Amino acid sequence: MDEPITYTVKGAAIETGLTEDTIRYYEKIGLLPRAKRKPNSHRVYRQEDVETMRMITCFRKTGMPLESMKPYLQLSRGEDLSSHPELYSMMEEHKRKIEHQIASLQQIVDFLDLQLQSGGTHLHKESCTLAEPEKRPPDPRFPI
Amino acid sequence: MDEPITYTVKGAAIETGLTEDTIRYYEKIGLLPRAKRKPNSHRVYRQEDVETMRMITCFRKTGMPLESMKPYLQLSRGEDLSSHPELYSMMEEHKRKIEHQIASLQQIVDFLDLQLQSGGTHLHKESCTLAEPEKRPPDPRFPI
DNA sequence: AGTTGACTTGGAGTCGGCTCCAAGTTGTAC
DNA sequence: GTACAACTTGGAGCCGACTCCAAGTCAACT
Repeated sequence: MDEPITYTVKGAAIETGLTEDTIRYYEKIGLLPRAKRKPNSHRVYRQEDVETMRMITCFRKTGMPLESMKPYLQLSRGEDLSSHPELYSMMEEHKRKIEHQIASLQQIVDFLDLQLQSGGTHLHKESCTLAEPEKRPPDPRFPI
Repeated sequence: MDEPITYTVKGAAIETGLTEDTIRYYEKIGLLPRAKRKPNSHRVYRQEDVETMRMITCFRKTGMPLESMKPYLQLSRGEDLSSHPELYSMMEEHKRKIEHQIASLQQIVDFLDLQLQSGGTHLHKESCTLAEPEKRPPDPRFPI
């Protein structure tokens, strides 16, 4: 039978763009499950683990705190979504947040376009004014 | 003549969703220019300043470090873009980054959609695999 | 036997971005 | 005149997310 590919911590780092330290840190804080060890106690990662790491970097790009990722990552490790209605609505909620975030980013792109096109014929601050509908201080980006 | 509207630090905070402390902090680190003071040394903000704050919150949503915002904010305070070619290309570069970020976010939305639709009929990790073209550790999100 | 290199661990340090605090000033209300 | 509220300042503290380090283990090579 064909041996499934595995990775050392360094290999996983190269594969994912994380650093070795960061991978170990993620394990330390319980974001990644404790990796299997070889007899010499070195970590071994399988393709599946690398995918999880890629998911983390992907989520991280959305500015999501590591702590908030945990439920999603646990879910994708074999859990059944339909049996976790509160996770389901968390995901819906999160999706809405990201869509809102995309809108913000698009505004900035528009803003930059304005600045770039007009070759500098002065300021255009009026765009970039979506702001949040709720204007209460406790910034509600990821309250979970 | 009609007096232009001004804001206290509290007023500006309410208007922008930042906290008073954060506004003062932004001034302290030079992200906002030193605000004009009343004779009693209280800060006074004009509409223009509030717009700048809104721009900051907008940029902040993209995960941009405060330090990296400074050139853009200075620019929008009266500078002429065409006379700063290096700023111009910085903005172009930044625009490209944000567009890339939007693509990443869209992937996550797609990923979440997959999870949500299939009601939990197991994991779909294969999406969310755009990753960055360059796979060197020093995360190049905003090196400026 | 000794050196090298890839790993292990626990813990300390760093950095960005706030957040909180104490002490002081000023302006208005009673 | 004294209490109160709304500010001021400088500086300390906090949290998240790393990042770095020292000391140790283990296998392979010379």
